Amino acid sequence: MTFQTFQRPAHLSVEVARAIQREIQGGRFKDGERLPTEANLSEHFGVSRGVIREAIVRLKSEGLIETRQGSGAFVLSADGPQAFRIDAGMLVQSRELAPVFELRIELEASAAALAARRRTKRHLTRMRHVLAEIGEMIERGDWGLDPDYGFHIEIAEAAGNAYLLDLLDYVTRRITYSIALRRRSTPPTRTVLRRVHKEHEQVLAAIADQDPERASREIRSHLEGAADRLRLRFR
Amino acid sequence: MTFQTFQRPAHLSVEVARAIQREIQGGRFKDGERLPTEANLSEHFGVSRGVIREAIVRLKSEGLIETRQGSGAFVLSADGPQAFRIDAGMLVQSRELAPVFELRIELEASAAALAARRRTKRHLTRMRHVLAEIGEMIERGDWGLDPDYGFHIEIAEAAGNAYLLDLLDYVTRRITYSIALRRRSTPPTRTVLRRVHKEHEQVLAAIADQDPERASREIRSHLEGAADRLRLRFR
DNA sequence: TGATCAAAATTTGTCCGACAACCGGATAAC
DNA sequence: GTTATCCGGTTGTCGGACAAATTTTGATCA
Repeated sequence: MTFQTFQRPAHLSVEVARAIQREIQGGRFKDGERLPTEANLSEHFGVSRGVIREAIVRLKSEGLIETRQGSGAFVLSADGPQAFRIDAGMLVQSRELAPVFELRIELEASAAALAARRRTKRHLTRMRHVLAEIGEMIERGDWGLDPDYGFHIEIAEAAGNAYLLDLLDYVTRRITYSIALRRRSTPPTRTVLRRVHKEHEQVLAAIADQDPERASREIRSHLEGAADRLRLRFR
Repeated sequence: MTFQTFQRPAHLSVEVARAIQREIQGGRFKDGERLPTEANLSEHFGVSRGVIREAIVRLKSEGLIETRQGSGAFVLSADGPQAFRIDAGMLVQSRELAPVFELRIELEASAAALAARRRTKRHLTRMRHVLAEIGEMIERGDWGLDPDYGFHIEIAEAAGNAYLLDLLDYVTRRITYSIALRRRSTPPTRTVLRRVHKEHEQVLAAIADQDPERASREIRSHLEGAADRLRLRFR
């Protein structure tokens, strides 16, 4: 006897997402058009509403659709770029890396200025804590991962703008990724690390004093030093 | 467990996804390591399990983690997302639009300052030309598309940083798109347009004088006026 | 002791029902 | 004519429950 073998899809939400995506790309739904409601889709596919929602989240994070609470889910119009993207592969030449680093400097300066205005005591203690940890790591001679990372994230956090935080995180990651791709760069000496640490403390002091101008000035000179060590040249 | 908590619930699953992503990229979870269970995360963040699941779906579709039924969620790679994306659907609510607009202000201010340093005569003539065209359109009462757009692009062009230009273009498009979706958007009166035009000219004058501070100050107040008309409130 | 297998505990996947937040249009009030 | 309010519809969030898959535990036996 030969039973017909059928496989239940590995994950329902994935299957549903695929099905909807096919419908969209097949032209069944045009740009800007509204998709059926979650209840309709749930009934149509014979799955629970939760599964439909997870499928929609997938499509959203891929930039195919967007949802508006109380209104519905809509196919994203395809005019203009759907995302801001930095091709990390191109950044191995410092000619290309320089403008990205410059962008980072601008973003960090903005974040520092905003942080100086909005930081709470809680932010300050967090930043002091991170800085203390970095200091200990330097003296122990143990720097596994980029010690800057946590501190700079804390600043962006204190700035209180989630999009700026996301963006800064993204840009910084592209930079460090491309630096890791370059030929083995020389690890920084302890002397350099101590100076960097001092600069961090001055940034923190400016933020603690709620002095936006000084905060952005300090972090600018800090990052321009880093750019120098990478032999980057701005115009 | 050391996840930081967030205070302002914009969209919970997005916030949770952000928070988990930071923990991963901050190095608190290594490649292949298991994340806390959904029940634990639910309790820690104080949200329902459904929200946690949607956040995890987001991270899965970004390729950051994978889940195995009966076992848990595991970190795939800590490289982070490949692009920076703004979900335009959520921006329909003004409280989500405000931080994006704030980001735009910061970027424009940076662009203006850089443009003041680097602009050539050619840039100036182009900008004057665009401004003159806008002026004519205003007096003719013919404003088909956002008259700001071209001028602001010219500034970013003069700043001489292709990535900043791309980013500013992307952010601005997201904003105008989401504004077009709102219903209460009344077309500006000619009086307002004339004032806006005056502000543009002051920005241009500062750039012509190669005064970075003034240029960024002028464009800041210009954009803050626009934010006011949109009834946006920053903190 | 060591290996094997079955049951129990754990964890993700799915379902259901309910309510809150919000949008869009229609209606009422000024 | 403009503004305010209401109402049906839709997405967002919650809580509980069970199914499916995995991991751990424990008992049994060679």
